[in-house]
Amino acid sequence: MSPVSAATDTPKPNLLELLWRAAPENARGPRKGLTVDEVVAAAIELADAEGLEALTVRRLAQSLGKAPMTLYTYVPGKAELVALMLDALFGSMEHTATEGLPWRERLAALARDNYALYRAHPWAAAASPSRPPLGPGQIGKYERELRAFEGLGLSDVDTDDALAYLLGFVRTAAQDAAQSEAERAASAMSDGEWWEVNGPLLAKVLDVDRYPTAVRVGEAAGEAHASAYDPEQAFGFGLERTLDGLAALVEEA
Amino acid sequence: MSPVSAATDTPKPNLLELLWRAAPENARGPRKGLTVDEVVAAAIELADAEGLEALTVRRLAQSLGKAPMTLYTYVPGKAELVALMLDALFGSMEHTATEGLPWRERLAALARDNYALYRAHPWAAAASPSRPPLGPGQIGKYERELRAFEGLGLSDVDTDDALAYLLGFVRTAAQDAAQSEAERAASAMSDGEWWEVNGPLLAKVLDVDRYPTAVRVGEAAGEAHASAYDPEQAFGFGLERTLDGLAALVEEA
DNA sequence: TTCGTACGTTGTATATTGTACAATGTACAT
DNA sequence: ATGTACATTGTACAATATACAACGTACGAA
Repeated sequence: MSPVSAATDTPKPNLLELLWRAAPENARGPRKGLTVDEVVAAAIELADAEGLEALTVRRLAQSLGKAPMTLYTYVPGKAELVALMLDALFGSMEHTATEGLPWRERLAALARDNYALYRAHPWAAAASPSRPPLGPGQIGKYERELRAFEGLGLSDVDTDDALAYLLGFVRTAAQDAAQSEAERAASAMSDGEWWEVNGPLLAKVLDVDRYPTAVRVGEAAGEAHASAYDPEQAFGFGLERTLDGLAALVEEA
Repeated sequence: MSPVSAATDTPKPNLLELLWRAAPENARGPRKGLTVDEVVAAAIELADAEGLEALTVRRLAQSLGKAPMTLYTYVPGKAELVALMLDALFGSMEHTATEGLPWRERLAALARDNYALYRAHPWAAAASPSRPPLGPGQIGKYERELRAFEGLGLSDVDTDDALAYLLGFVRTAAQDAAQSEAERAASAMSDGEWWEVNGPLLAKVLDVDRYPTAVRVGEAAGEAHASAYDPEQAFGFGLERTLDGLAALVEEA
């Protein structure tokens, strides 16, 4: 318990208040040396450059020229910081103009814009939940993206479901792509070395009699993609399927 | 460097060797008190009961009646342990018999089996990469699931892409469901309390003039699902779209 | 103009994590 | 019988988020 004062406690800033920058300014005390936006921008820069696991409170404070604990004046904790980063990203996202285009091209552009965002900021794909917190960036994005579904004859509920479905596909594809890149980078082994080490065991264990389909299909896929996994190809394939699936819904309406 | 011996080093067990239990048995020295399978089983039990973040080397060792460092005799590190857990799960997975059913029902059952697996073991959805390591469990699953696509006229490459696409959807849906549950549990706030705290700000900030579509659709979706997000409904919706999308591919062939 | 107090800043400290390392004892190959 | 490979474990370390209290600053009220 604090020594004397207990009446005038500073209320902890709520995540929603933070997202909307609705916290009341403090008149008393020393001036703040930073702003929430500066902290968030530095955090995004750090995560972009070195990944989400390099975004530590210490590193971030250092890049801002402050002591680690200082950041807790601006943000209640790391989870809230990541939420702010996401909302800032959504708010400044590039998006293709699609007015007047057929619906399928509108949705394809929407998907590609989101995919590009996640590919440019891989940490965002990992950190983004299916329903991000309702900040201004997220809501602006939601509003804009919903409008791409206008005129399709879908109910509001179906529209919401369809958008979430499309965005979920994009997020997963981007996550998979980022992860496959990260694995490749972390393995510190060329494909040749990998086969030299693991090839003999794999050859013994991948019995064609036991796993006839798996071996045949796996080999065909590996040759076609010139590697075990081609994320961009997977995105393209999935996007077509996803749009076909939504087309069936649209035709019903 | 070790004091005297340097000639006979124990080679670190490779992940593939571990997955296929292909490590050579050690003749010398004391008997092992555990097996890799026991360690993996205990780890799965712990993760099932308390989540992936509760699965620490210390807790796992304690549940096995050993000192923490002992586990490193069985597994080179935590990452490999999780890979083993996943492969074990895939190897013991329940699956619906679907021979003779129409292809759409075969794939729907495949999706539901996977969804059930991830819902029963939420840590697996979080830990599972798009292309899990080639252990016996994973390969058996791959072989079986590929066969559900037989007779559709798809090329091997398309079959592989289609299966990955379907499984990716299921994994995402399960992740979202688990996360939405976790948030609800962690918030320690009833929906009523949440609205009491955040309602006033949200009402002010969700301007109908600025976000007309978002507000309308968001409200419709919220009312329809009787909550902000209904994971099971989202899975059902997405599964229909996904199967429709694959149907378009099948019809081409 | 003075002064009390709210608040920004920061050094220190704690609990928790994965795991490296070296000591100890065991059991088989020779 | 004995040397050595190996299982087990106690101790140690680096890194994490963040709680807490000390310190100084600058404004509102007197």
